[in-house]
Amino acid sequence: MAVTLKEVAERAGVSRSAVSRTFTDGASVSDAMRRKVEKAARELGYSPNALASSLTTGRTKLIGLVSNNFHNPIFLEVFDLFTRGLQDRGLRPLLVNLSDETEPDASVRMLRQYSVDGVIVASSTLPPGFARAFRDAGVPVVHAFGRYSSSPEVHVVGIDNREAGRLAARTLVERGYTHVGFLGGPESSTSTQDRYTGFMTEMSAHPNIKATYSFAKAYSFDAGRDEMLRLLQDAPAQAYFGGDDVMSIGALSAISDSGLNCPSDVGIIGLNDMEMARWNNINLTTIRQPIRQIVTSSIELMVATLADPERFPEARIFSCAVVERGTLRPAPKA
Amino acid sequence: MAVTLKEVAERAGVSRSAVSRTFTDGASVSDAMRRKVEKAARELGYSPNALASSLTTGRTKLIGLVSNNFHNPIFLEVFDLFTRGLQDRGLRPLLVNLSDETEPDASVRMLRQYSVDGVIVASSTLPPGFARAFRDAGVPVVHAFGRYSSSPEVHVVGIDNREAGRLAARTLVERGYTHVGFLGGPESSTSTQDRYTGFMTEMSAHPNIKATYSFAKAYSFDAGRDEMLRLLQDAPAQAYFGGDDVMSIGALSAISDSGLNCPSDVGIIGLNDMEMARWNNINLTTIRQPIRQIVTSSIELMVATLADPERFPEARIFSCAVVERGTLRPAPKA
DNA sequence: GATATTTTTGCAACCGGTTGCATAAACTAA
DNA sequence: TTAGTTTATGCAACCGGTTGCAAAAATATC
Repeated sequence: MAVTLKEVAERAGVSRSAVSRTFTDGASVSDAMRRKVEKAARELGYSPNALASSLTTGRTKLIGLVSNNFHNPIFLEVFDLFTRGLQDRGLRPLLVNLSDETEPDASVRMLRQYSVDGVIVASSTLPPGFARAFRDAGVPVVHAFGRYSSSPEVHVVGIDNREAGRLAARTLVERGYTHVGFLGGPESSTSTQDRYTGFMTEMSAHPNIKATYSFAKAYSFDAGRDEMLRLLQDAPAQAYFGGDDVMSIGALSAISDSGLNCPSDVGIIGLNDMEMARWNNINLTTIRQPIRQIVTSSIELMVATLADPERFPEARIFSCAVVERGTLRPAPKA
Repeated sequence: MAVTLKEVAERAGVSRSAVSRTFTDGASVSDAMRRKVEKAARELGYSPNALASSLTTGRTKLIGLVSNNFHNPIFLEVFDLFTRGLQDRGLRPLLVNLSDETEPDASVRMLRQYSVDGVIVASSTLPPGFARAFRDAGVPVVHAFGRYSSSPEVHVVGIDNREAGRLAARTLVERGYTHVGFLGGPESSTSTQDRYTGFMTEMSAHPNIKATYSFAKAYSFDAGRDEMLRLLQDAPAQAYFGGDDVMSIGALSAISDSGLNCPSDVGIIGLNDMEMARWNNINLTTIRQPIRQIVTSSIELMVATLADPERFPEARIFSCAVVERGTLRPAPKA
């Protein structure tokens, strides 16, 4: 069906190597030769088979993009940035949707079968062991939105979730709340654990302020809403740090459905600053996670590691900032 | 680095063909042989190179998943369903993010270089010519969310946008509005054009009801909001059919920012029924597009076409239904 | 103009698999 | 047991490219 190198060679009356060389840059070809070949190629509509060449070069330019976050709107932006960024560098994202049941091994095997040059794991809920499995298979890995560590086993790019938890706590304290709550995502996810730790660490410096906590089942609207409904039944805190934006919006929904007002009755601060947070029917005060930088940096790190596979694992941590909107009472005048 | 078939053959003390055969089902291998080979393969941690085999079999199991809708939250669900569905059938999605600048040719060439078995174009805004380019290149194509046609040139799966426009118009008429508006998406997109046609066709049966129209710049929150702000400055309609949900939410935002109430001052009906539409801080009345069926059906059609490339182009059209929520006044009692 | 040097080109082997064909091994039937 | 079938295996060519090496052609040097 498709035109092959051999046909081009015949048409141009040259060797197959010559054709191959005109299409690999850095190879030595005379101008005359190049013109001849390009002409024949054009006439035949030839374009080289990337997979065949990968056999000898050992590079497919395929990058596995693995995630299990196909329900959090923030990840649409993440996928957008990743696919664009990879494409711009001539890399092709092979998307893997990791449903919760899927065992890591299967994905690792599959991605190896397709000889991906590298793997980007984009998830804040997958355990670190998952990314490690790729490294053990000899595939360069970058874990975006992964857990921060001072001696990372694989490249990690993201935020310091403990720091984010602290920032949330500090913000609530500044607003003068005397009973605050940590309304976390799923307890099993590392991001939740770290945010919890940071939040509580900061609160322990304020023993006069009551701090309670609980966990929702998932980073989702419904889970946030359900958990908040439960909390509202019995002496709720004055303000909560929601697991992420989408959970916080669920919590907001619970608050207004319970006939309460946010922020005057219960305040909320989210995390992510996803697109919808600024929609004025939502208008969520939140902690901004610098998605764009995280993605860009992940790609850079991947490219660098492809060039030098021995590169030592590195953690790149970005800082977060509060985005003031309407779901937290303003700080009292000093 | 990776273990090859040859090494397994040597270890098992058999020919390379024997190893190949144990890993291709339908091939003739004795039980004894199979056991020997599997043992060796296990010990070596061998898994066959899918790309190398594609060279002779002509199948990569790679499916190009092409879209330019990386900003509409509904597409996260679409990607989720597509990736899951493809994976379940042993196919691998190679994601292509078509920024508006990208010319189709480049994508076609790239996907051919990677010898994709087929291409799924998932977009309501790409022109039909785009999908056609793949067909012309001899690659099976399914255009999901594409334009309906009674004699399609490529497989199309989606809704009848004219019918959806009619349904919207009929719904607004039933609610007793006497001045209705079509607040469309970008005028250049076929889905907008078709919804417009349907809407106006239906309205022409009600000459006593005033029907006006305008178009937003994109299927986005900001575009919907901007256009609605403009409309509100000068004798707006009583209710609008928004281009899609995300635009409608933007319009909602404009309405409340202008000190008006929805639905009592201005009503809105959207299209898609995306996740956020049911969030109670939004609570958008909308027309449900059966995403799940469209995706499932697209995949089925792709699989069928892979099995029989000569299969005649087919259009699969699903119907829509109104989902009643809070942004339209109720129908008057009969 | 002859020789030394550099650049271009083709040959042939290889990347990691698959597969048609011929032969060997294992059954069946008589 | 023997001939006739069927099934299993290996050989070798092939898929569509790349690349080390040596020969050929083009350039540079004297």
